Amino acid sequence: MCELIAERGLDAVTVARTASRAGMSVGLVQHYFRSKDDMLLHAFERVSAAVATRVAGIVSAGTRHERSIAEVLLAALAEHLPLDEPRRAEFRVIRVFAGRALDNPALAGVDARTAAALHAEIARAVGNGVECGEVEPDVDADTAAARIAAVAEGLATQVYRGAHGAAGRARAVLRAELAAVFTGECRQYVR
Amino acid sequence: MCELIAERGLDAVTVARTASRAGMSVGLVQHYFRSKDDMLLHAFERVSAAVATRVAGIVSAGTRHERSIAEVLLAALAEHLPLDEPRRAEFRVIRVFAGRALDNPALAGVDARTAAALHAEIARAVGNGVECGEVEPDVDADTAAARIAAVAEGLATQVYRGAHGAAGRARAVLRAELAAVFTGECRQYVR
DNA sequence: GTAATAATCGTATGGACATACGGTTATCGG
DNA sequence: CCGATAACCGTATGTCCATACGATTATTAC
Repeated sequence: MCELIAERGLDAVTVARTASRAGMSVGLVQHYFRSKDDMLLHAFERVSAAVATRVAGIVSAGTRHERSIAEVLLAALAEHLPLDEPRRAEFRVIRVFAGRALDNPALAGVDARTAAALHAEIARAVGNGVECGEVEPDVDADTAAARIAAVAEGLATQVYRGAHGAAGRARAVLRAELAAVFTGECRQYVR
Repeated sequence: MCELIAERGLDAVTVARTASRAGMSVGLVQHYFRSKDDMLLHAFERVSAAVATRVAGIVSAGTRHERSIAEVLLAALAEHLPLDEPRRAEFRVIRVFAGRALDNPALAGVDARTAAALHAEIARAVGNGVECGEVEPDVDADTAAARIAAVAEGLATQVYRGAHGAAGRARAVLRAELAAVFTGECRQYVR
């Protein structure tokens, strides 16, 4: 069904089409989901969780290889950028839902929780950076995290829109933004 | 009709409801718009133009009062933040359309043009900053503009979502971001 | 003043869709 | 083996909506 959303948008998502695309009957879809809204909500949760899982994987891999926090964070945030087709499709799905979330409390909840989780993860990274010397001690983790999250989100939009040169410079902008916070060398690993 | 979108979302927008809300008949709406899509497109153009106009006003007022470029830019970007109810409503409308733009080329065009115009305006401001000494000469205007636009957009999302503390710190984050680019004092006005 | 054009209305039609429902087949615990 | 529960199907129903259409009233142009 995410396929369907990515290809033709939420309006094209009818229970019947979704069923047919999944090779099942309308009745079976109804067996699993109380209502269409329910189905949509599950889809949003699924796709949000999918990217969160991938990001978590990147973080743990980076940590294992003893990369600096800034490097790991860069990789994690770049994962959100719609730089190739699968990620563009995923981005489209998430944004379509985000648009719908504006007048659907259930979807808005998922959106808010996902964003809060990302914010928390970034803030934690900044906090750890302070511990290990990559970040100046007077930096406020929440403020820095808000700023970094904002840039990442805004860049993703620009890249998706195909703004002139956006895809080419997105990674550099992200790196510059992180460099403004992670100004020191890592002395010890506190993760 | 933007009222209607802001209150109940795009799904609630039917030609009949829109007509009734505007105190006219279905037939009259049809007289002015070839189709519902046409009506929606006009609405998106109207609301996009409205915020662009307000921003232009802020810029020209700031210029008249001989404020620094960074100050004017801060005011212009803060205008996009959904910090009060009218702006929240407007934000909702624009984002709802942006969501729809993902599978509607006509809406996507409006979105892209609006974003490009904002980017160009910021880039011009940075360029002027170089001329007048507020910005280091080696700063690339397009990259700086992308970064600033990304932060502004991301912050707006955070504020709207009601992320913890987002509304309170948004302006400060914006100011910090601008301070990273506009590092010098203005020596002459080249606008 | 009259012809043409714009503004305005109300209704009808046909299509699409979510959901309800009654039924059938498979799975499995006891 | 058998009762229950889950998996699964197809159709029917009622609603909602965009658009078409024909009619009526204002406005303007000549």
